[in-house]
Amino acid sequence: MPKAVSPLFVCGATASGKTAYALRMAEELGGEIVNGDAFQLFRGIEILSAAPSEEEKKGFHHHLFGVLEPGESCDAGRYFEMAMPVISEIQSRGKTPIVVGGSGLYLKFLTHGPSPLPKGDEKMRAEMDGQTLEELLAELEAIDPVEAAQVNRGNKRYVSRSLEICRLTGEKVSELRDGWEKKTQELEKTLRGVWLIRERLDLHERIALRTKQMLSRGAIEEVSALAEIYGNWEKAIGVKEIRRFLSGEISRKECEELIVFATRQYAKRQETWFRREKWLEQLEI
RNA sequence: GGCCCGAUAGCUCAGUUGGUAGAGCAGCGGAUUGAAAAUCCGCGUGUCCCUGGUUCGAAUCCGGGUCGGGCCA
Repeated sequence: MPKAVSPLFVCGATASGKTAYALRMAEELGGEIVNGDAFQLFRGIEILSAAPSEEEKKGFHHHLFGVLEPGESCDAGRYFEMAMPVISEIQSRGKTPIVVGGSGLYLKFLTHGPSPLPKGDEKMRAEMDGQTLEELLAELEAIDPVEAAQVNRGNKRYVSRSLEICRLTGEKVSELRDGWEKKTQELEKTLRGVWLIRERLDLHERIALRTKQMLSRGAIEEVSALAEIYGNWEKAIGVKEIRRFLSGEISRKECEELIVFATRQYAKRQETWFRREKWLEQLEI
């Protein structure tokens, strides 16, 4: 049995050129591409999510692109469940899995594994959405004061998540988390990946160009085609803005501008994330 | 040509009776293991158009310019 080739992770901000770089590496290493992007998983928003085109996919196997219905929900855990078998299957054929994407949390599940914490509970989340941040904090405070002190108290999502775990397990999150996450030092030595870094101004130009192309090449049509479908996909950058354009609230120019702003801000958050992943080899591009 | 209005942060603008200025957006930095292209936290970046004057002190009041917009010719 051939020794499994460890996957190569190709990370970077949106519009930094990951797709092109990954294709080159696929050529060089004899690899196959695995999607590492939370939104390119969905079918129907290929243009909006800047998924590789049919042309680009030609020549190399591409996995996990457009595999979810737009109405489906997904999370990092489900992505992990989907991606691991794909990766080992590629390895079993002696090829190199090249995981390409910008979704930090999703990639982190692949590189570091999921925590033993329970997954999200839709019903409970709906219930907590109806509660105020103060109520949630008070409850968390009562159950797990340690967690209440260290959680990001202004972020209702995070407070809810902490409380959700307490409610689901009947235990304290802070204790459940303790012990996990410490073993990363050794683990990270075995990881292989690059972070494509592009100068900010250059990146901004690429974002502006890509946004313009997206809008003229069908992103608007994608959004209007999915008008009746609710779900995870709606949080993609551009959906909100395109809907405002379609309703006549803003002009096309404003729509484009707002998408550019949102995309730049996203790119900045991605850079903040990858900066912390010290195991990534930084590659100025 | 005459009259009127405006000029303050990258943009749109606020600024009380004179005490060297602040909002939104943009931008920058950060957090982030099960919603993550999500969500949240922090940071004001300034020839207050120029110039002379009044005043202890001018973004603010007065004179003269410059530029932009409007009205009348």
